[in-house]
Amino acid sequence: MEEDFALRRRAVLPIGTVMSLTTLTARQIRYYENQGLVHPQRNAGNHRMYSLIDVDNLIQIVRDREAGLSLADIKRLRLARTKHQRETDSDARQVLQDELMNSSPFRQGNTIFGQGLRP
DNA sequence: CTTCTGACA
DNA sequence: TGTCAGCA
Repeated sequence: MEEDFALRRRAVLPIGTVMSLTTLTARQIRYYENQGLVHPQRNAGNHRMYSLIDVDNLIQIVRDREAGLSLADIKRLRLARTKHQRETDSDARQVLQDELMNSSPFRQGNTIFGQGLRP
């Protein structure tokens, strides 16, 4: 149910499809890649292949731009978001670590995280 | 036919 | 950003 992440990672969409899915032009999509905002893979023919996650990121960029943010601002958000995720992951590992160290076999469970695309 | 890179009236 | 060239 959540392992679709593996599927969402698969780069199977050519730029043409991404164009219609994001309303962006090929020019803009390639430009954003140069700016490090998306990382499409390349197929045997050197053609860019995008994943659903790439499309989500691009759509988010479109929204941020419509919100008046510059690409520089969006880059900063991308970095801040990544840093926050790392901190969150670290905390998660720490918590798991602690619970494993002094494990009390029968205790209240922990909560799972749901979906979430932060601003 | 679609996409790629590089360049610029 | 658009657009055109010349390839793949």
